[in-house]
Amino acid sequence: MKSELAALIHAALEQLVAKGTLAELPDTPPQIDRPREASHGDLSCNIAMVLAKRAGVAPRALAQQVIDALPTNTVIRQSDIAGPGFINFFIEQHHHTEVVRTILETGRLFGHSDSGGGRRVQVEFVSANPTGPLHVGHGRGAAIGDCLGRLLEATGWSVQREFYYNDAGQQINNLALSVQARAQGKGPDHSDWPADGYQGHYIEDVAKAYLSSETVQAADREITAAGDPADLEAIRDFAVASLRREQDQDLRAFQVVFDKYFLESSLYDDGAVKDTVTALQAAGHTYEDQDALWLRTTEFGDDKDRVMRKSDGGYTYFVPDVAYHHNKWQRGFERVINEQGADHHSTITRVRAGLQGLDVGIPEGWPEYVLHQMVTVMRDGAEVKLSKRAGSYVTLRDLIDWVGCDATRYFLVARAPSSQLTFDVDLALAKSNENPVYYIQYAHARCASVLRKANESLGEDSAQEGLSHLSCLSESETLALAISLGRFPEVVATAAERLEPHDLANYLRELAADFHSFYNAHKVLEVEPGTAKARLALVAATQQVIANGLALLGVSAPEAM
RNA sequence: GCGGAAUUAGCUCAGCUGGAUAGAGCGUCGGUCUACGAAACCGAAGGUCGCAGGUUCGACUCCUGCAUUCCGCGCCA
Repeated sequence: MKSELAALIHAALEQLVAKGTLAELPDTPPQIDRPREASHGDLSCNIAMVLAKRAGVAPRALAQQVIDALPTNTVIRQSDIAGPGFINFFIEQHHHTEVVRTILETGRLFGHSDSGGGRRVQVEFVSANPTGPLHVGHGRGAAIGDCLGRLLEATGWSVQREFYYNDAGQQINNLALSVQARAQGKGPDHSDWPADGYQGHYIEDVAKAYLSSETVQAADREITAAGDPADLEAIRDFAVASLRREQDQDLRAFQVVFDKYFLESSLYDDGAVKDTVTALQAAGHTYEDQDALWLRTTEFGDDKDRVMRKSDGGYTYFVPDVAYHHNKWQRGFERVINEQGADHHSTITRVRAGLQGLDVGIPEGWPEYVLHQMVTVMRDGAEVKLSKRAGSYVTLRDLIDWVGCDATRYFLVARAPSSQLTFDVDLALAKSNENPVYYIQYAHARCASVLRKANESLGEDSAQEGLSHLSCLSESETLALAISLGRFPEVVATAAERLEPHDLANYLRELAADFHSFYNAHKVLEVEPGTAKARLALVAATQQVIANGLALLGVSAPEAM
């Protein structure tokens, strides 16, 4: 509807240019808004105010000229000039309700588009090191990253989901030493307990499983424990596999699936790290100082240069990071989106600087980043900080156990990533109107229930037959619902463009509210058959859009609750 | 100290590239089921958009300064 109006306005502007009223077309397309005030029409445009000064015409006068230049059409019922020069458009009723037909015809694909044109994008998210269970921050990353993947797929991108982790660094050593200590019967109070050792209960579980020679299978590896407490190498391999498996189980319970797991160690094995250093040296972006090799990241906007190779010969972490992203570039991703916690903010400049230094044609803003802020968990009015299993932090598994996958996903994705998030366990648990997840799902189940009833009384095809009676959809609540349904494609497109899934979460709550209002105001079944069928079509369309929207959030759409 | 993010109703948060009288949910108060699912609906009260300047037809939105909170600031990852 918006795009149709945009085309009409564009045509009007072209005519004004031809007449000489305007010197040229504006460089940006006219802005079309949905006014919140009903008396301001269905859509409004501010183009007359934007162009008034350049055209040397008063805004309201220019607005009149735009209106007069609009081509004949069947979309606009009425055009008003209001306030300082807004043009308010009232849309023909049949244009509002026609979307019901489109929805029933396109079904699961309604809301999808092809702006991505099959181009390749990678979304990297979670990327937790296998040193412990996933915490709520990882959960937020998982919810946002996975939802971004779904939104990009829905807008025509070819998406790969990737999980990157360090399987060989100092943290993994600490993990192995911690498990070994537990396998030898030592606890954190023992004099030989490793410094920086991991103290969570899960370490004991891993040690126990290792001693009993269990076999574990994770998404990207499988290993059988050697059982020998002295074999640190074997313990490390087993511990990594064990924690990878635990993370996989949590992710599966969270309905998140990755296409690829990428190991940091592989970048050392295949020489990519070394090659990256050589390339940066050859490009002249490095220098030696105090026995270390430095990268002039200040050439690329950093506030100070960064060490690449330490005086002990080892590389700092950002070197493999650069090598990793170079590898992504070589794999041909037009876009790469990294979803991370905001505490990793400082790496952005460094990684991009390293990539620019390679001078292989990587665009300056590549890769893109979506950073999410911290999550705090509230329960019974107090902040929850501890988990039974991990000890020092609340895990994703805790949340799923407490409130279920659907509520966890919805709550973690319903706020702008840049906002700190307070997760209210009691609210997520409420099976009532307090809880937006149930509110939306309830609307879906209600639709399903009415349609089931209609199948018995009016026949299986009644909703379909309603398409010939769409003119019966005329009450304000009914039209408001239809208009909301029509917004869905642009909500999906905008959320995908701006990489902000919370737009979609909020839209679905509003849509559910519109449906509940409609449902309470008007009978669907026990009315004149034509009207009943038209309303059934509207109900079927609503069910479809809620289902499509929830699918993009990874939340289930129950037929009954 | 430097960099990033944030500051909007009692609470949790939206507010689209600057648009019309700043919105929603919860909470509070008052209504609505012998009626297709009341897990719902309708109505009311509630805000100096952190503070002070600036830019312009117009600022919650952009710019400057200040305050407060969070996160970073290592030859850790």
